[in-house]
Amino acid sequence: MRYDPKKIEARWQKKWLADKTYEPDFKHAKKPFYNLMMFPYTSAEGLHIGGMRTFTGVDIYGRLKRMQGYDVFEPIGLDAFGIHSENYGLKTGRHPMTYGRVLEKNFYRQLAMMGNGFAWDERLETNDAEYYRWTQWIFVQMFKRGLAYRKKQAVNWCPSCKTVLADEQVIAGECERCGSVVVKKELEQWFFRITQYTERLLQNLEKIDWSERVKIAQKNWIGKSEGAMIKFKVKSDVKNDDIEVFTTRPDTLFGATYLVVAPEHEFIESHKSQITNYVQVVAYVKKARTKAEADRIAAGKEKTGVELKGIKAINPANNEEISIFVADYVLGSYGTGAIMAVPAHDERDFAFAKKYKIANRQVIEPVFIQTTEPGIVRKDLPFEHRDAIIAIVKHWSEEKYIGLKWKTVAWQTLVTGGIEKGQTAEEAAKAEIREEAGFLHPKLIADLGIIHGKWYHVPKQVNRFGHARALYFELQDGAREAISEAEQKNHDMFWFSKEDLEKFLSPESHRWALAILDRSRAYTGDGILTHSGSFTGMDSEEAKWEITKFVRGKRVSQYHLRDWLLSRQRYWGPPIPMIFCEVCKNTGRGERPEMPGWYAVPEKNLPVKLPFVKDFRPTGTDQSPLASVATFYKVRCPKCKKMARRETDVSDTFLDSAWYFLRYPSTRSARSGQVPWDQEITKKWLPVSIYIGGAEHSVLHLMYSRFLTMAFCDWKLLKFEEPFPKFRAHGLITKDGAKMSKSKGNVVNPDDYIRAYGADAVRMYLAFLAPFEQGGDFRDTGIRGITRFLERVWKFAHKVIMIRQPAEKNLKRSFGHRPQDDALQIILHKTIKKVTEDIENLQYNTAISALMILLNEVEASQNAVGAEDIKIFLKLLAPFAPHITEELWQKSGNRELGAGSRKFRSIHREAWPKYNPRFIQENMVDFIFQINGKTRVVIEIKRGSSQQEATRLARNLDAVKQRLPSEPTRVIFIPDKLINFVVQ
RNA sequence: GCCGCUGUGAUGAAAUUGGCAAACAUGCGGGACUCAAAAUCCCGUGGGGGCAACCCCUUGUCGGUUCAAGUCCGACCAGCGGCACCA
Repeated sequence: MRYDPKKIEARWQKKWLADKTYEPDFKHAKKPFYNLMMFPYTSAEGLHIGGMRTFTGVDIYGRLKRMQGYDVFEPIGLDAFGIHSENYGLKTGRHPMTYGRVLEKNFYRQLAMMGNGFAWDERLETNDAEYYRWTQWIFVQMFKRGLAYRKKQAVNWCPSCKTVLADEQVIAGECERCGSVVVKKELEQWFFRITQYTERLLQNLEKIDWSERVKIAQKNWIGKSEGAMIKFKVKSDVKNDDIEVFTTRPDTLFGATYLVVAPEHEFIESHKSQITNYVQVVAYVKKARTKAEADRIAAGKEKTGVELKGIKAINPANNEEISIFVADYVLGSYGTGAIMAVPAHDERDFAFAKKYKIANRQVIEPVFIQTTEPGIVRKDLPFEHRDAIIAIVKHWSEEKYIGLKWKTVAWQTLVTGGIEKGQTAEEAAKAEIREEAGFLHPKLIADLGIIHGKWYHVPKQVNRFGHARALYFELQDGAREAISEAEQKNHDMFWFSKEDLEKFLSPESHRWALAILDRSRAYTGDGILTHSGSFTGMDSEEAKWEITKFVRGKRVSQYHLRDWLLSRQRYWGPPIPMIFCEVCKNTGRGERPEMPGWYAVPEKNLPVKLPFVKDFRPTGTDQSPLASVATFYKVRCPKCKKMARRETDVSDTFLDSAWYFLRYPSTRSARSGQVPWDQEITKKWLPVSIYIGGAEHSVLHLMYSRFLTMAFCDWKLLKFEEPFPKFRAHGLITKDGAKMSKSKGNVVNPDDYIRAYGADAVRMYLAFLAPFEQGGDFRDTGIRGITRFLERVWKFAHKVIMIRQPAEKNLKRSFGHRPQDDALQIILHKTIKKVTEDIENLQYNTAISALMILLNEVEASQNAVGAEDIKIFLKLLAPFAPHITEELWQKSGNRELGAGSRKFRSIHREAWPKYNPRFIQENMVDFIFQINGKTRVVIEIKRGSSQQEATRLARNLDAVKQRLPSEPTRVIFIPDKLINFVVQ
């Protein structure tokens, strides 16, 4: 009897389907478990090996749950709409509407071959009119509730896909799909108001159990920053009004020496008559607006801009008149599209101000807190304030500077010390230079201002809050006196070039002193205010809100997240179900007051079917191919019944997949309902129990799904606001270390491997190769180990079932009937425990290794193994290798039940084995004897042995005895684990 | 630049959360079976030393805490991922 996977796999797949083994009873299920994987999209390449790994990973988990008594629902379907399938059609000249069926069939065939426990009866496709009528219905609801709107703005345009894209679909300036450089286009488009949910999308992240990296990605994408809105008065000869800016640093307001508006800012247009150099400004704006996003970034740090002449703004903190610029380093889409510029405390403003020679005023004195040893601030000690100096001292004839290496503590500093009573900073510095370096003739060249520092002064054992004046000296000559012995014990003195000195210095405050000598950087950290009127001396954190109050600003949060741009100028998607009526627009009528002329297609007229269009190529204009199909777009206005025009854009494919999980359980029962899902079933089955998918969808699919679910919850259509309380991101499968892609020609096709080794072997290899959440490299050789394992299982199980079982009828030596200390019993129960826990933690690789260990063990002690043992083994293996275990199970089961039993009962519906904690405790434990923490001997001793017993044993062990004096300094005893003798 | 993750044999990876580093597999070497090969089975396999029982070293690098560190703390190096002219 050879193990022939091809034969048995096909047989059981057919049987399961006929038996409806994996179809839950939606109405009556007692323990519903919604086991979901991310929706695959139909692709010409078919199923990817990485996709197979995800699906089997989910399936393994679901099979455990099913055997644990849950009613597991593991749906499957296809996201068949979208640019991916459409582009394939364009390339091959095959129409997606017809050829899509072929791809679909192939995809389902591949999925079926994996042997997953899919509920095939509930499958759905997004391009099915019965599905997308509800996608359109969602759009209509969004519109009716003011969450869908049209707006003209500069949007991302992919020249290769010939459509606009959402921000989320632009990765570092490139199209997420095809990698082309995205350009900006000024277009009127449909948006969903996801920004209305920003704060909830952010807050809820705390409540959901997701892979940490995905949560962080969402958090970054939402991009919250806290700050203030501040109004600046604008003055000109013509009229006075104001301009509002957003800043996270209102504490630097006194240092704001100019304002900048983005090229897109309406301020420019509305102040046309006041700007005396308007022609020049408009030329700049025009150039900036046509620049591709990528060019704008590539242009890098070189800042450009034009001053708006003829108008000035007033800094509300000090009533100073300041200039206004337009510059493309300010984005129109963030904050108010205008900023206050503080050259002294912002890198970008610093660079711009330097180029255009705008005043730079320091208003924050830096405070550096020591974060590295030696010198980390002790939390339990108070601060001792101290006025001090930091002196940069230059050589009298060379480009060299003094650095001090401390001998008592690992500090490397400039010349530094305290200011004594009655001393000026200059006097104090000169005294230190003489004491620490011996030089007699330093000349003060520059006062670099105050630098504060908090640190723990190790030699003096106090927390210091130092206020140091940084001074720059040049030595007039080399005249020098001897350094006292006391000082010589404190430091060594060295000369350094400026670069070497910067590397040499350890406290950040000293490095900063060197940086301001060149005036090459802006200080962007927190500190203490200076040159800030009555706020001088205040901490910047406190000053932020005090100054905001002072100038009547508002404390607000800003977010990076933008509204979801939803329209696509393409063919292969659900038409956006809207109608525009010119007549109504002109009379000011419309369904929403803010959008005259626009009407949603009445719900009874949904779906708006996508017509068959022979030439479905994108036009490359801002119009979809549907715009040239008169029979499609010509429609009567739902209100006035005059001729109107249908919207001809289709919706983003991410809308199709943002709600599919709500539909699955209801595919068969909600066909003609008022909402896309059956309320009763939804209440029972949702939210999703566990969701598994790729981290690459962190800010696309997952964000959109959360958004829609929240909206539905607010509309009382759902009772939960998070669709996926538990989500795990799987790892990526590479081939030869590289991401698989068609262009690289390294795509692994699962078909070939399943054909060669069987689905069970491929499944197990994919699970064994690395922890599920980690991913790894696909190697052909790796499958061999799994194949060997399955063949051994096959042979061994046959041996037990066919030969031994009949003979052991009365032998009560199997599971549960063994003596307490039976070695096989112990390992059996341990394996049950480990496999159960590992599957629950998605650690399939170690679960499989535990099964391998069990098989090794069991083969080595064949005599003791009974049919009951083998059946437990098969159950534990069943989630990973569903076919071979079913085959062997049925073989063993038929004998047990007798020839009379005809009823099919799948192993996958049998109860998962339970372990007995009592049997896991061995009587003997491996006990470690250590000397000074080094293991010397390991021997088996009785569980529960005392320290005295262990010590007595130790004294009889040669390896220990030799090294052990009569009285060890110390003994550490950990029961049932180790004893460690500490010897001097 | 900011935020996060990961560094363990030739390779994929384990390590009951601070307690025998390298489980399980792959690969490689040797042997058995065979006319031969494949398959299968057995033995060996981190590095160094010793005739040997054994000993010393080893988890990216350096330092620290501890009786004991792959695991905790600090610095650095390398790789991966997210964000990034976001005020």
